[in-house]
Amino acid sequence: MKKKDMNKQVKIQDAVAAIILAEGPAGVSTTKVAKRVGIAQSNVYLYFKNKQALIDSVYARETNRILSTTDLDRLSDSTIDVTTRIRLYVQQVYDYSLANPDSLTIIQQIKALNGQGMTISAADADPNNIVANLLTAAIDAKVIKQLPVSLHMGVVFSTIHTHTTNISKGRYAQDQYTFDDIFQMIWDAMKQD
Amino acid sequence: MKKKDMNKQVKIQDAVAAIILAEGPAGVSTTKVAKRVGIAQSNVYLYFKNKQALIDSVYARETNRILSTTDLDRLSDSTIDVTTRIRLYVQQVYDYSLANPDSLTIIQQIKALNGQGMTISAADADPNNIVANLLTAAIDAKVIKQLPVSLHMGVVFSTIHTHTTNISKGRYAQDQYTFDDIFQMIWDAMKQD
Amino acid sequence: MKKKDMNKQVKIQDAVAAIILAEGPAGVSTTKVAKRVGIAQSNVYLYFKNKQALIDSVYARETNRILSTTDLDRLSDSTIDVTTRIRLYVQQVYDYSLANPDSLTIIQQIKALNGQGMTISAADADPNNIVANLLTAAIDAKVIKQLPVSLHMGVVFSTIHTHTTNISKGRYAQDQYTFDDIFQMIWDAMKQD
Amino acid sequence: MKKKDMNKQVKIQDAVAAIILAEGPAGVSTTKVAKRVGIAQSNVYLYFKNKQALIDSVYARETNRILSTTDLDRLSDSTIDVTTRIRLYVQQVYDYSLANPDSLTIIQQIKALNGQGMTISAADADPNNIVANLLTAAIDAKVIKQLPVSLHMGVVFSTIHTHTTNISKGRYAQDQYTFDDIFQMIWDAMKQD
DNA sequence: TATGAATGAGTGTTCATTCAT
DNA sequence: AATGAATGAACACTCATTCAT
Repeated sequence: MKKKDMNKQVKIQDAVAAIILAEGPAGVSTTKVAKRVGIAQSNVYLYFKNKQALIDSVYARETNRILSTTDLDRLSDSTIDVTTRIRLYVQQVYDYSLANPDSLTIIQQIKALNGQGMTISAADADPNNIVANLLTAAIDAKVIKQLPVSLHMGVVFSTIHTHTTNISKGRYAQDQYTFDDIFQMIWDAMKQD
Repeated sequence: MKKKDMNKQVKIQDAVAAIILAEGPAGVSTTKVAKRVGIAQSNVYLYFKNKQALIDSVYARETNRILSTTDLDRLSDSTIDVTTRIRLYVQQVYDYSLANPDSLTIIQQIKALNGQGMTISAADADPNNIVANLLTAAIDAKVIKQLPVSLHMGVVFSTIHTHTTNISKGRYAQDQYTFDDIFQMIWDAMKQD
Repeated sequence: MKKKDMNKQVKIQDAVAAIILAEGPAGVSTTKVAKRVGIAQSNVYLYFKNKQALIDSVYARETNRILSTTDLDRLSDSTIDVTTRIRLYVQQVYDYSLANPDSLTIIQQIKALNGQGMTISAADADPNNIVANLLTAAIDAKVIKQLPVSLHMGVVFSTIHTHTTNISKGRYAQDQYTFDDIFQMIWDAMKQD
Repeated sequence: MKKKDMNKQVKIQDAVAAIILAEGPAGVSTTKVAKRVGIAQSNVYLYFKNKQALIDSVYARETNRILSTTDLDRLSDSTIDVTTRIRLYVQQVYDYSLANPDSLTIIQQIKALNGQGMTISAADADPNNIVANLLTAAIDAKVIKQLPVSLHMGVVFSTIHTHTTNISKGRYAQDQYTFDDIFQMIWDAMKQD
């Protein structure tokens, strides 16, 4: 009960996220969600067309959260050096992931749930995606390797997710590795030469 | 259809794998599995104690497949240079993953399904694990970065998985990138200096 | 068909009771219960948490029925002679059992179903139990035999149950034996000297 | 493994009895029985036509056990006083029940399982029944009350069963009450005047 | 906006029984 | 005499979804 003004829609999404983290994505049911929120089961359908729409909305919410904590303007500011912008991007994902260690997990879980079918705003498929554009530009400028954008993004996502999951599961302390340690690995993977 | 001598047990596991790939892990039900194999639903329980045991067995089968195509002797042969052995390991995972593009996906899906709890033969937790030992040795020898083994393994797994998934989904042709291209990225991420 | 105002909960309990009488307690299944009531099987779970809760509720209902037709105040009224009160108690059980010949059967069946474990409000285990108190007092006053309360209650229960079952199965007519005939047997068994 | 020569048929019946005592009559399944005996499930059908036949045979076995430890000759020996013979009968049931505290429980459980339908060799329905004859004679001779035989038998059965169950459940020690104590209650219930 | 009642399809699992070997 | 494989029916229970109020 952090926020008082939280509306039901958000509470429902929170419940879904909590269940995904606690029981995996297969554990999500309207029954459990409603129970957690403290509303009638049928009430879920007032806010979401059906279960899929609910889960999609949680997915969208989490991905948008990352974007909203991201300084998109600077990422697309071509007056800034590409390398700097990439580092900035990684830093932002890193900071976000440390602050919200479950967020990436939720995203990944929902992706897994939907099997092959899901491509909701998949990074390099979305032409509007600023990050994809940034990386494509970096590839063209031969700053990073001549490899698919998805590989570059995968390294960023995977490394940070593994790292923050390790921390949140207590496998090691947060201060045992600095951002620079982690970034070094990511950047070495990406950079050309 | 080379499945002639296949016994039911294997057919059932195949059906599970196929469903996981088609619908995600949450789509697996004994009903669907049985229908796919062409047996009565209750028959599944002749071969597997319960659904979890079935899924676990599929998970184990896929992980063992990798191991069985892996030359463990050479990976643990200390007369061979550590760097060479790591390259050998990556090459083996790469070859396997290209030949069995779904295998890593299945493994990842089952992991996701089981939520937080799963650590079945988790790489750096298993003291007997040869790869973990190899990487640990490489870390000690300062050949690869002073980072958790899980980060190193994550880069290998994630990069190869993303790459072979891209290929099997037709996002680009297999010959568009060589093993060396992919290995370069992985090795740059891992190696010290 | 006097069941007009009956709500579903009660209808379901009635169905369970009817099945127990017709097929024994092992014959109770949610499917059969629902079919008898004319609702969907899943509907049973709207009214009862699970099957055990349903059966327990039927048990509780039958035992409460006896209590509610019993004049507890007089049974515990110490201004009344103990012997009189015991006779009153037996009379009440007798009247109830004649009016509801299946009730004791249901109670006994459910007890049997649950195996050894059941002691729900078991007579001489429940300190609040008024009848147990009455009998204990009678034992202390040497009015009835120096034997366990459960033996005294067993004679009452068993004799009346056998008798009313005989009647309801048409083995003999109700007026063939008076209450006094039956009570004589019970009281002879119980009384001291 | 008391007896070495025990044949399977008997072992299977033993398993059924054990399950009834442990889980109640509803817990009996061919699967569990076979597992307990250490044979294949289908093997049960080599010895018993079906499950009902198996359970009936256990019922018959237990009732026959009582009879076989009973000195039927003396019970029907008309040179012996009726009162003496009844006491003898009660004593025999008592001894048997103390030695085999589960036997009466099993009989009662199986009766309950089958619901209304069961009348397998019900005491006073069986014209050959020696005990019924004895009691009928006693009624005619006005030695015991002018009440249905089933009431007389019920008092015997119920009182002894309650008593021995109390003992085997540790509610009190066996030597706390003598046979005479118990018999007194039973005989007072039965005897005329 | 909110609810509770309702339902049919689905879940995993166990069962009694049969049959070829 | 014994088995393992097979099956269809049943089981308790959960689900997503709808609808009248």
